[in-house]
Amino acid sequence: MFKALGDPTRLRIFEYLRCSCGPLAVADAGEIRQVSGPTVGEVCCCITGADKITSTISFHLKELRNAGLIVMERRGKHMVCSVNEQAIAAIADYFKSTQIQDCCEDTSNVKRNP
Amino acid sequence: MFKALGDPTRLRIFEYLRCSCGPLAVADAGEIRQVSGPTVGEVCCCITGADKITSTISFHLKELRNAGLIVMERRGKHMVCSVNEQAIAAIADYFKSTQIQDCCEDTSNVKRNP
DNA sequence: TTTTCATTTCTACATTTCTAGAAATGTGTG
DNA sequence: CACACATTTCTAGAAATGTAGAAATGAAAA
Repeated sequence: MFKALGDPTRLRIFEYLRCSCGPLAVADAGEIRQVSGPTVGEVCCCITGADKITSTISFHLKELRNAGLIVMERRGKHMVCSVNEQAIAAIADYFKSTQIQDCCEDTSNVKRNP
Repeated sequence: MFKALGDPTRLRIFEYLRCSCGPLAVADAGEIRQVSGPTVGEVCCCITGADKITSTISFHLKELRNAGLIVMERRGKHMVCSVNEQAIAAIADYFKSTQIQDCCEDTSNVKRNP
């Protein structure tokens, strides 16, 4: 996820999607997701200014999707994009606690200074 | 910051520093920071297993420092490392709010579908 | 069914990033 | 001062990543 957000273009896409939120739907399984939102073309327009979709934006959207940060859904000819709120909550959680427990395999072999 | 955490080696260093917290001190300005913590050598030992400092770890520590995620302080011959709690708080904040406001320069030129 | 529109995949190239060894810097000790 | 120790900087090569255009796919409209 951090790697995905590490690219400036992807961060812009992510922030654009975060602030252009559409209506929500609750699935049977209970998870919430957006029903409508910007299409790939609209994302591309907002980010690059061009009115044709570039392969670069498509590539970055795929990376964000692979990282689990966004979800996409076909809607006729278009693909509708939205952020994955669960992923955002997970990252927020990761940074919330002041101290992480048990994140090092074994520190017994680490030599400590006096 | 995301780019810095996007590298697996750097993420490991970051997590190691996060879980190996030392005593804290409060500066005049009010900010809190660690007084002691692992040295570069100890970080290197924990991450690579080797007991000699590698230039690679030094490189990654510099990246984390440039990103503002960690701070380092000279302590005699050693450099003592610790996480920058302020930076962590800032990231936590970034993900906390469900929706970001005003993160797009101008969306008036974005063509919306019917 | 042919065409058109929206988007993705493929390919090649340019750029960035990571890694490792050698040399340089800084700091305490004999 | 010379030496040992801790760490950083420099350098070059290897690996990964980002970009752009062309071709391919998928879905609706004519």
